[in-house]
Amino acid sequence: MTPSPAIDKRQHVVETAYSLFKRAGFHATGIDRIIAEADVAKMTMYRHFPSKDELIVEVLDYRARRFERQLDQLAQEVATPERKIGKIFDWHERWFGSPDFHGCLFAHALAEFGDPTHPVFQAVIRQKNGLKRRMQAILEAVMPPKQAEGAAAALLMLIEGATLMAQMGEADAAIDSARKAADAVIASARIAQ
Amino acid sequence: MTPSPAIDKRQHVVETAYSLFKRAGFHATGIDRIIAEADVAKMTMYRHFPSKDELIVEVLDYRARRFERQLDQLAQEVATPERKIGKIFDWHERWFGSPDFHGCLFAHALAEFGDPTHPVFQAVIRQKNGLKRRMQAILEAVMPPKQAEGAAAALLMLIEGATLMAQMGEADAAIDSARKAADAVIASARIAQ
DNA sequence: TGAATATGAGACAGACCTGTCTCATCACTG
DNA sequence: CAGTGATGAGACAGGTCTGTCTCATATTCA
Repeated sequence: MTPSPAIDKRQHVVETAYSLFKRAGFHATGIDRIIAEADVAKMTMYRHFPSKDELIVEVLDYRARRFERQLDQLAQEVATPERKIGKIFDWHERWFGSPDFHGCLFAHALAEFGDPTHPVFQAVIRQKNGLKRRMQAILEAVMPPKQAEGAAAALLMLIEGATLMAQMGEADAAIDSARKAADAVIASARIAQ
Repeated sequence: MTPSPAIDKRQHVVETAYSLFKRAGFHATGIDRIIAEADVAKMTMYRHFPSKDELIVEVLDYRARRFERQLDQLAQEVATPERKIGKIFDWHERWFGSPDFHGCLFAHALAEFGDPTHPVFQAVIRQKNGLKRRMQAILEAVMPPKQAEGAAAALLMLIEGATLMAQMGEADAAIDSARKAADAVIASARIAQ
């Protein structure tokens, strides 16, 4: 039915848009720039995505799927909840140190699309909930659901805050303090049951 | 020398721009929109601010000064470090619950101006450093500087993360978990000395 | 070969953007 | 009153934005 080149072009547009959105933001990145960088005709893009907003949602969902796949992979590699959470922090530490780290694309999307009813806003909610839910599931192995939920929320906040600090040029101090704080939070939640 | 009406107009533009930037973002808010809302001529604005970017910096610095004034006020009202930090969380709890809460303007600015050499980026750095420095100074009353710095970084991350969660509609859970995590972090840093 | 589909290239519309310029008007001060 | 500086109103330039449209050109499959 659908020829394979179509899928390739579509994905290529998504990935090109991702790297541009990441560097320059959403509003500041024009369609013309995206199609020029992707070396694709404007109509090719608009045939795959009805509007720029829907392209943005697709980019976010694509990155969220990729992130969750990596997260689930990491969780399988070690046994204890502490080490599973540690793996998540390891992942962020590598991310912060990568050459083209520009902060969290989802947080940036939230900054530019503040309307809660906007599809982009909701795509961000999905991603953050996905991360929180995964951490909560990990923690429920060693604490009651209520404590696990609170602790997962705290870990999520630490991660988001660390990502912000990392973007401000304090990557090393951020991940270090976040790790220590995460240990304290988990230990505290374990005792509180 | 300088007639008083000039200062009033200027400040009025800053405050109008603030409320628009907060709701719609920086790139999405045009000059025409700002001057229409402020009921001011375009030249009046451009006589006070050479460019939109400099207006943005002025808005951020204005809000940062206001925030730090409130912070210093709160710190004087109670005695112990724990209660001073608690006051900061109280402040954020009220903020999250205010009718036109739209997340952190500084974090949003970082999302839209990702270039570290950009004046807007640097204005954000100033504000976040100001908050962190204040919390660090508070904590140094009960722990060594090294521990205080790490704990202040963790508290800053919790606050930034909580602000993000609050914008996603989880204000109550966010402030609650952040408070518990902050207690755990401070207690842990106190023991570690 | 023929037909269907995907793509390329670019003109085009209509709106919006930042920033400049001119000229009239207002308010205050000496 | 005369003069000075701040402001209002809006035209204007030059650029960019999203999204639509047309027509020519592959590519693929029957």
